[in-house]
Amino acid sequence: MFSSNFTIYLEKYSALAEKNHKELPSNHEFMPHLAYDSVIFGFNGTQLKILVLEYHNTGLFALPGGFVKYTENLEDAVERGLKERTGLDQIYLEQFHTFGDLSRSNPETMGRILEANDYKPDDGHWLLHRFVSVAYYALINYDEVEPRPDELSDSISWYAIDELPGLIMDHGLIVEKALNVLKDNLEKKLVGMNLLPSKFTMKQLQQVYEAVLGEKLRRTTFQRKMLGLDILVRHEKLYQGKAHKAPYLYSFR
Amino acid sequence: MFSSNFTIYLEKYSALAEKNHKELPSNHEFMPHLAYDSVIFGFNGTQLKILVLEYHNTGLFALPGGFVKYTENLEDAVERGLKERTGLDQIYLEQFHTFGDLSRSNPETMGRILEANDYKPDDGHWLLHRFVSVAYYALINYDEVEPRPDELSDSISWYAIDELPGLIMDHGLIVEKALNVLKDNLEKKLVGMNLLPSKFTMKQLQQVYEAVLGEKLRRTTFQRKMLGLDILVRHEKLYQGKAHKAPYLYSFR
DNA sequence: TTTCTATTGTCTCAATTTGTTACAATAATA
DNA sequence: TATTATTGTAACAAATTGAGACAATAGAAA
Repeated sequence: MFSSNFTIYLEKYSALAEKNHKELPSNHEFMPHLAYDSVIFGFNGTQLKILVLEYHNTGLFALPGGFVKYTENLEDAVERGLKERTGLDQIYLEQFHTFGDLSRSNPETMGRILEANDYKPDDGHWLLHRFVSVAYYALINYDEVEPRPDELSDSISWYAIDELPGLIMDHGLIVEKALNVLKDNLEKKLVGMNLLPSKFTMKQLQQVYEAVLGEKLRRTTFQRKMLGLDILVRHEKLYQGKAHKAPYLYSFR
Repeated sequence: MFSSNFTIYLEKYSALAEKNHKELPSNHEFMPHLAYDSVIFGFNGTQLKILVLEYHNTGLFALPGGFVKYTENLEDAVERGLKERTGLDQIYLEQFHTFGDLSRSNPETMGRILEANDYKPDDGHWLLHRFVSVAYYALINYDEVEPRPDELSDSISWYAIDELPGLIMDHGLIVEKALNVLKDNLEKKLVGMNLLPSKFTMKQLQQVYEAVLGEKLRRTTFQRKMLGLDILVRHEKLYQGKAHKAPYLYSFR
């Protein structure tokens, strides 16, 4: 939690506030104790990556997240946050777990992030309270996104899932669980469809599967299985300028 | 949501309160806007059932649920509620979804339940606010449980999943989702183990599978597959006094 | 132009898993 | 002792998956 919407919200407020002790959002708009975090997956052609943000002046890394308005559905809040972060609408989104341990909330970390950005929260401020966080994963087309660094408090960029920096609080655990659920859903949901451009080669599709599962697959078996599922449409060949047979392009039908 | 802990909590309070307008719990102990609901599965030998409670004087049926204390983990709150309802400790419990739509909260229904029990909540009382609910399913041994009817506001009893009464708010949807997730988890988790007594026949195990999946399975294939999984230990035969070969008893190892 | 190389699409046969039928063993009953 | 319903397992067929082989081919090298 604690980013995306939140930072944008802070930005709005800080414009109205004085320089050296900016004003924090009150809890009139957002539900207290409730947050969401999103694990945003993308595939760069080789590696499975997720979007991670870094809070300014802290060296702290976190998942993009935010809060839920009193007047919006939980899922709409998450979509709003994703739109703000990625510019994309109609993102494939799946809720996978809600994290509600007492130990996951850490006022010290929150305070450090706020103070590094010149906010001076009261001791009892709602942002320093306990939060239960509903976690979602999103699948997006890596090439269509220009992640938006936030001039106020953080930058955001892609990290390969096996080269993640240490994340604050329980965010490492959240990523781990997201990846496990993604693996489980690989066969039954449209994971490949949402991580690839609309037309792709069989090899690219296989690479997505291999990146998610973390293991190599047999080429001929994979191809036979995919074609047998009757979910692919074959298009023209893709001439890549390589000295070998050109692969067909496919799309999901 | 809205039962179990809740009713027990009300009971505690009402003992201190006057007869004709009882006192409602304040929000000092529980986190606002956050609830849990539990779908408690049991197997009676033939049918898959769940525990449903009925609010007194309303004809309203609901899932057992409750609220989360500021000082306890989310999961501990659910376990506490289950213990109070079933008397059982160490229950197999799995979180499966969090329901956060605005439309799921219904102050009229809540008000009706409270007033039918002689509580007079203020219009802005926290119990009438919006709630986001984290849903869990539990698997228990049908025979070990004596569901505890609550003398204050509700009774609780088993209903076959295909003979459920209409449930309040989105509780029907919650049950539907629980059942879908249970089906998905049937192979990979210890569903059979937790719905059966420690020793059981192959036929009983098959009946659990059939009840969860909602379809008949082939006896010989089922038996071969289960034995092949290498998760069962064979024990003595069970003589049921029937005029045919006695089946072996098995347990999970 | 011809040869060479890496990759792709498909085929074949073996190995494994699953579907289906058959049948012997057996616990109580008639 | 024969009968009946159910259980455990074997046997074979059908379907799926594993593994290797091979021809087609797009460009590079000779």
